This record gives sequence, structure tokens and C-alpha cells, in this order.
Amino acid sequence: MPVLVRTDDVRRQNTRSIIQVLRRHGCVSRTEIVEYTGLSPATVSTITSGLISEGLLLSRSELSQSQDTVNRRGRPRITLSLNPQVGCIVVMVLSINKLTAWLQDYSGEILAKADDHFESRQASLADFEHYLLRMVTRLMSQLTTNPIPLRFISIGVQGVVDAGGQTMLWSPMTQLLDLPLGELLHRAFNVPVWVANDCNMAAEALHWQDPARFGDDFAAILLGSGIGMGLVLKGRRFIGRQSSAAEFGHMVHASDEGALCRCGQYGCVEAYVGDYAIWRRVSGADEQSLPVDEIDPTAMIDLARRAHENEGIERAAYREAGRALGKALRSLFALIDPITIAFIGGGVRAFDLMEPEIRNALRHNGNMLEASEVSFYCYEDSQELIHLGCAMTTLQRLDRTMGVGG
Amino acid sequence: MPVLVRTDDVRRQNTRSIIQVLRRHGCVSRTEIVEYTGLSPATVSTITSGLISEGLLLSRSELSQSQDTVNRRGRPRITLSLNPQVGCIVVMVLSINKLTAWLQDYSGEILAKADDHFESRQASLADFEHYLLRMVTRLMSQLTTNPIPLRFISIGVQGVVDAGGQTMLWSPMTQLLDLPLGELLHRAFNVPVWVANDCNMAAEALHWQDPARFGDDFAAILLGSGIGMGLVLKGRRFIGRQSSAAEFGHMVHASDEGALCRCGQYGCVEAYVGDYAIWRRVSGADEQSLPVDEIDPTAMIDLARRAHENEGIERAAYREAGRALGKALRSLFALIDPITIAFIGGGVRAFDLMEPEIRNALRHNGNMLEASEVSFYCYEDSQELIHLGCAMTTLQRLDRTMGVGG
DNA sequence: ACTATTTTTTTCGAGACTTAAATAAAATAG
DNA sequence: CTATTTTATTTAAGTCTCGAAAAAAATAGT
Repeated sequence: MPVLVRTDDVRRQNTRSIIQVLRRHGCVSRTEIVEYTGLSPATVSTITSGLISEGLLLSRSELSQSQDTVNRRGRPRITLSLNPQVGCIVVMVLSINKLTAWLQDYSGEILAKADDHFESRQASLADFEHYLLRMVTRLMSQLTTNPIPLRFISIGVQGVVDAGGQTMLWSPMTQLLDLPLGELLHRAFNVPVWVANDCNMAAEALHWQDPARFGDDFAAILLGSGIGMGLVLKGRRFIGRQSSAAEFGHMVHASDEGALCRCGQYGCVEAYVGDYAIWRRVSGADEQSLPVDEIDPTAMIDLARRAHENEGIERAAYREAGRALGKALRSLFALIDPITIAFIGGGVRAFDLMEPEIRNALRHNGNMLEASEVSFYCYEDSQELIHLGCAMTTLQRLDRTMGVGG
Repeated sequence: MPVLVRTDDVRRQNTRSIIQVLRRHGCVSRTEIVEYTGLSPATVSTITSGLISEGLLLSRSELSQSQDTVNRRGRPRITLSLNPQVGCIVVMVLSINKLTAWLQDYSGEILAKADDHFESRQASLADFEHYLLRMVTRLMSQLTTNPIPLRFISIGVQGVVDAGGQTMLWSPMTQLLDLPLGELLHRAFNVPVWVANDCNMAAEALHWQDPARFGDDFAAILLGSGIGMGLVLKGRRFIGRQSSAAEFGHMVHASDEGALCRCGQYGCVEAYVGDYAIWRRVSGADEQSLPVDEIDPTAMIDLARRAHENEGIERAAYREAGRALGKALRSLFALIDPITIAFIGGGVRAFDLMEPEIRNALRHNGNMLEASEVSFYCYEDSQELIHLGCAMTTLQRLDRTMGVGG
């Protein structure tokens, strides 16, 4: 399978690196681009002047000589930046009963935010359509003074998505299967649409925010009502052949017929670690009883507090969850070598109670590589990360659809 | 991380596709190369004539117009082929007590084979060095009539290898750790050396032999004394960050303290599926007892025969092994989507007994994708596959070291 | 105020690469 | 022995990157 055949593929690739530098650093001069990319000044000059004449880049020689560059000798640097007017994107995050959205311009600036509550479990496909379209329309209506064309819509969803990023195959937020969210929005607004798994987007955000910690190999594990994972291996977001994959929560914990998982199977990790699993255990219900549909967030906070206060069923439940996590991580690390893990979401409130059990399970691992010293980081707010990650990847995809990226 | 691309990367890449076509099809004309690669005739002509003048390719216009092309109208095709004289490679496969080796020329032709038995468990590092060097020397000595320079040495080993392909980190064949096999052979023969995991090489061979079945996503699972896996995802051999990884055999099967694995942990899949585990179970020993070092191959054949003949402890052992495999596959498929699996090695003799249990465990899987219909294929002879895979990848690496490949 | 220096950006020429089109080569068919 | 057919090579044109030289635009110093 030949990867690189044409000479203009080279240009596309280099153009993409340059845009990526601009997106990360905001305002950058050509010399700085030379430093970051390793391209020659000549090439950078050619490519950037092309982008400027296409309208993708703005060149601001006059204004905003930022403080550190001022008063230096020599010809002053001309800072370049992405042209916000190129277009805007709508980034939505869809989870149980909740839809939040950002409107951002091409430079990444957030122009507006909005959110919406609706009963996702009762919603029909038409309802989903209604809420999604209304949200896009509402955000776009805020641009009357300065109209920027809508260029891309993306949705980060809690659930399993097809590998092509068009359909939500399964989600805890609804009983419906195979929701064609991509097609639906595409028909309405006639722009490319991309549906992504929320955990993958959280991982993307971590990589963006803190590439030193979350570089080429790491995982973001979402501890919420469900258990999800976004996996980055060798710098690439891991996606299955058919689905968004990396369903860490549905690796097997219990030997035979274990606790009942929301997915209908028995023994999944999620059936021990998810909010509903902790709740079920604490409430004294049988582990094979049906999980409750919804738990009041404050009740989970309260539960975690009680677990911290004294020994008891709550703390035992988190210990058990820790064992399940540890065992699944041991299996995961056998497959892919130990990597840094970020735990994200409400579940991290009791992470200190789970961590000893996790580390205990990892004392040795099958790969003969020491896994007990793996770094764990916790982030309680998942929503913000998902939004950010979704936005960044969407802008990259936008570049590609405009024939710029590789 | 900007991937810097130069214009000559294009040439390298295209050169590589051409060589790959030649390696797969043996004798190919330029027009056929055009068809296979999609490159223009002009490009193919330029690149091939370059390779011919470098001596890498042979152009045989006169001899061997093969039967089907003969008697066609028009200018006859000039078949090109790789020049065997370019160099030769030594491909060794190292497993418990056994070392086998092939000597092959640049076109892939096997010039000689040899094998050697030695007590790997008793062997010191110096012993390993001795056997490996002697094997290379012995094979090379057969080239006296027609000397071809040695260009590359590779070893497929049963065990965990570092990601760089130089060191054998751990292996069941020895108590020693971190054997620098690569460095050792490199010092002796001053050619590049590459150490690879045997399962990865078996997977490579399957992909080579039968790309229709084993295309971009599949796994080769070795059922032998140990349990290993070679994983191919999106057409790329999966390698960990530090090690050859994909230690499927050390995913966790048993809940708490389960059977003792050869790696020192408890509950690994291998501790239920490996030859020694079956043997231990059948012999009535405690599952936490130390596994026996070595089992007579004919004894395992006999054991499998007894399992087939009638119900009994032997059949129960294989059923248990099937459950362990099934559970681990369920976890694996949760992570990476269901994929085709090739089972390789002596363990497949009783695969029919294990399969129902495996399929049973896969009735549903965490990824909401139907996994029970996944295709399984069995190959009893692992040695041949490992050799073949190792040879093919080695020739590709050789191209790269000669500045040809990408 | 004017020149020298410094730093950044652009321009120019060279070297590589691919491709389409034209040309040359080497067979068979009649 | 010529016409036809198929294959390979050459030529010309269009990209791409890069190094070096040139141009641009500021500050430093006298």
C-alpha cells in the first residue's frame, strides 16, 4: 500500500504542519515556523504567502508587536495568524439528558456557548434531530452582526460510534441503535459532520493541553455512569476497524457469571466500576439486578463523601471497583505495554480509595515490564475536556476538507 | 509533531512499492508494475533503470519468456527480477532447546537450511552467543562456490523483545533476562541485526501468504508451551512502546489468585491454556504448583488424542482452556473490535474441543458488535510460518538499510 | 541625521520528482 | 516485407524543496 506517491502530497503535508503550528501558538512569525517545523525559510515563505492569498492566513505586520519581540534589532517579525473569518464550526457534546455546544471560528476562538436539557431516554430519533438542529440554528443566529459561514459540525457522544464517524451505534443515553446523527445534520446544513466518541475526544484534549505528560502513548479513562476509554498509541488516536472501539469498560472482570452490566452482559468492568454499579452495591441490591437508569449527581457526591468518612459498604464498593480497574489494566498493559493513564469524570472523587487496589493488581504484569509505577492523573471535569478535544480535531478535519491537510 | 517531508521521500516510497511488487511476484515486467502500483510508465521506467544500473535488479529480455506471455503480439515484455547476488540474509528462529536457520538470497530464494539442538535452559549468555555465531558461520560456509555478501541477520525468538528489535527481554527458554542478541551478532558479523517476536513473524507470514483472509486486521495466536499473539491492526504490525507487546497469554483470566503462570503471576490466560497448564491439570497437580519445565511433544499429542477419544480429565482441561481463551478474546474484542484469528501451533490439535467454549464466551461482546461469528483458522506448523514471516520482513528491512525503502 | 549592523523575509536558481505525450523498439499478422 | 500492436524510453512541462543571495526594515552608534 503506497502511502506517499505524489509530489504535491509533500506540499499538503508541509502545509498541514504549518497550520498546526499556527493553531497551537496563535500568532507566529515565519522564522518561528521555520524553527518549529524544520522547513527551510524559502518553503515557509512560499507556503504561507500562498495561504495568505487564499485568505486562510492573516499577516499583521503593523499591529500587536507583542512585548517580548519589541525593541529587538533587525527587521521586525511579521506575525501570522489563522483568519477567523474563514469559517466557523459547531461542536456539540451529547450525553445523558444533556446537550452542550460551542460555536468557534477558524482560529479556535469560542464565539458562543449554549446548552440544553432533554429526556434522552424518552427521545425518539425525531427528537434527537429536533434538539440537534435547533442547537445549531440557535448558535448560528448569534452571528448576525458578523456572519461567518458554517463549515463543519461535530458531535462528541457518550457511546459507541462507527469507525467512519457518522453513526452512533449504541449509547447509554437511549435505547435506540444506529442513530444516523451525521447524515441527519448533513442533510440539514449541508456541511461535513463528524460524530466521535467522547473518551477519544477527552484524550485528544489532554494531548493538546499537556503533550509532555500525554504524548504519544497514553489512555484517558472516563469514570462516570459508564466506563469509557480514549486510547492514543504511537501518537495516533486508536480507532477500531468498525467502531470507535477501546471499550475498556467491557473488558471482562468476573470469572463466570458476574455482575450485570448495562450492556446486557455479565462480568464487565463497568458492572463494578460505573456509578450505577457502585450505587447498586451500596444499596444492597443483588449484583445481577438491573442497574438503575439514572442517579442524582449529588447523591454520588454524597456517596463518595461517606466512603471517605469511615469504613463501610461505600468504601468496600470503591475497593471492589479498584480491583476491577486494576485487573483490567493488567490485561490492557499485557497487550500494549504500561502507559500513563488519565482518569476523568466524577468517579475520580474516590480515586484515592481505588488507587491502592489498582496498584496492587499491577505489581507485576504480563509484559515483564514494571507497571506498578505507571503515572495516574485525575481530572474531575470531563465536559470541558471533551469539548476542547472535539474542537481541536474538528478544526484539523476542517483543514482536510478544504484540501489543506493531509 | 510535524512530520517533515522532502521531495525525495516520494522517490524512496515509490521505489519501495516497486521492489515489493517484485518480491511478491518474482518476475514482473514494467507494464505489470505500472498496473500493480498505479505509477506512470515513465516513473516506473526511470526507477527501474536506476535500480538496474545500481545492480539491484536484473533485466532478462532474452531468456525465459514465460509461457503465457509468449506468442502475443507487440513488443515483448522485459521481465525484471531482483538480483539474488545483491546479498544474502540469515534468518534464525530461536525457541526452547532449538535453533533453526535459513540462508536466503536477495530474491528470497532459500539457499540452505540448518538446525541445532541445545539446552537453552542451561545455556549462559556465552552459550547463546556460541550457538548463534556458529550457525551463521556454518550457513555462510556453504556459499564458497558462489560467494554472496551477508547483508542482514534476523532472529525470531519465543519471548518478549524490546521495541527496537535488539534485545530479548524475557523468554521461557532461559532464566536470563535482557539478552543483547542483536548487539552480539552485530559485533561478530558487522551487519544489521534484528530480533523479533515469533508471533509477530507468524502474523506477517499469514499476511504474506493469504492477504485475502489476513488483511489489515487480524491476530495470530500461538498455542504452544506458552501463549503468544501477533497482532496486525490497520495493516500494521502492532508493537508496544517498549516491547514487542501484545502478550495475549498474560491477560488475566482468573478472578483473584488463580493458576500459577510461568511468568510468576497468578491467573494469566497462559496458566490455563499453555501446554504446561493442560499438562498440570491432567496430571492432577494443584493449579498453583510450579509448571514443569518441559513436556515431551509426543506426550502432548497423546494427551490430545485421549481428549478426543472420551470424556475425562483431558477433555475437561481443554474445555477450561477454551473458556480462558474465550474470555480473553472477549476482552480483546472489546478493545479492538472483533477480528479474524489464526490459531497456530500444537495446541490447535484440540481446537475443536475448545472452540465451543470460546464461541460461547463471545456470544455478546462489549463493543456491541457481534463477535460470535468471527472467523478462526488453524495452522499446526508454527515453525515454517515464523521463518517465512521473519524472512519477508527482514528483506524489507534490508531494503531500508540499503537506502531504498521508506 | 546618517551609516553600519542585525534580523527577517523574499527571490532566484538548482536539483529531484512525477506525469502526459511523443517517440522508439520489437515482436506478430497478413 | 509492410502494417499493426504492444511495450519501453525519452522529452517537455509542472511541482516541490532547499541553499544562497538579495531585499527589506528595524535598531545602534557616531
